[in-house]
Amino acid sequence: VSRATKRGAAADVHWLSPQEAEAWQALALVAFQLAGPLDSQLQRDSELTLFEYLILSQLSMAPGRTLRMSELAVLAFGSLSRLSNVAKRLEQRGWLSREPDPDNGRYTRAVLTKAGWRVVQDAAPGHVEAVRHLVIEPLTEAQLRALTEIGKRLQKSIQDTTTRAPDL
Amino acid sequence: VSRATKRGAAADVHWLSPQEAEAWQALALVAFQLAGPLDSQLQRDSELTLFEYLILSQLSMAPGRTLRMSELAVLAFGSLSRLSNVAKRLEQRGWLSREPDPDNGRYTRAVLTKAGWRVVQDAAPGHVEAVRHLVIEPLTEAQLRALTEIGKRLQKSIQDTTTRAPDL
DNA sequence: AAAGATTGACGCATCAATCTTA
DNA sequence: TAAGATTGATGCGTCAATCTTT
Repeated sequence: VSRATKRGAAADVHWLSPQEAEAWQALALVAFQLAGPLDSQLQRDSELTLFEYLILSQLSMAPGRTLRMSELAVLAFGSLSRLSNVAKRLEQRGWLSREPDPDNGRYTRAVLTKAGWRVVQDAAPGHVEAVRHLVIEPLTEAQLRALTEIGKRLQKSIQDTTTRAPDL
Repeated sequence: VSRATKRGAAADVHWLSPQEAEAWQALALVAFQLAGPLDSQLQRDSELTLFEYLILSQLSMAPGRTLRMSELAVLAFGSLSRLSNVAKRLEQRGWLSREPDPDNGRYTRAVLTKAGWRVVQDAAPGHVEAVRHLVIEPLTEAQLRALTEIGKRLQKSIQDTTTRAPDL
């Protein structure tokens, strides 16, 4: 992609076709509106943000209920610094603890506490039900399969854009 | 959905099947990670947040470059109060102006200024290119068509959940 | 009474800078 | 020198309360 087109006049731009625009609009709706309802449900029923829930949930499924901070950040779809800030609060609430990895001191291991385990167990049913109602039930099996493949494709492009110094 | 299952024991819960979980994971990745790169691109190249861009962009396409605040909020995928807060800042930057609707005083009309128009024109090429690279190019035409239909289905469930007092 | 809109306080995300270990 | 992690300031989103117009 040349710099000329990047900041160029409108004539140079490869605008979206009607079909492309329609698909993007459909995806944007989902991408920008899906988190809201899930967040609300968790806030209301479990006093958790969606991000906090994802952190606790991932830990609860990990071997030894333990994960490195950097691994956990990826699994919870957040940055390491965001996780670090939230982990401090969760630690204060007594739901996780952090310790330096004994094998390699620059890693930090996040461990779900017993109290944290109970919190996830209690929150999970309502969250799963919300997910089922919001995204599983409205779609056919074929659409779910298509969605899985689409997600995998997009995962690559998003990963590439965020990892390598994003040039666009 | 009975209250019993909502806060019930784990045994009552309709957990996601492996296929459902895979589809949800794929969608979650997109839903939670797509905004970031688009926001970064706009911040870096145009000093705009994604939400600000969507506001200006929708206005630029509207007849008379004018929309009611409540209509604009829906088109930009945000709440009315969020829009109201951001509109104040955009007004201070001289990119939009607000006026009471002469026909019906409880509506407020947001109007894109000449300066605002120039800002969108300048930001649009880079944003479209980012969208194309992130979501259009990685997908086949069939996937784009499937995505459009999936988005429409989910739009309904999301709408229903956020409109009517969300019970889950 | 209800719809449209606004406000401001509070809480969280982001970003750059920093620190530590390897 | 680089990877992993943390920190704190700044800015924005959320939410409840409020105001106006119909």
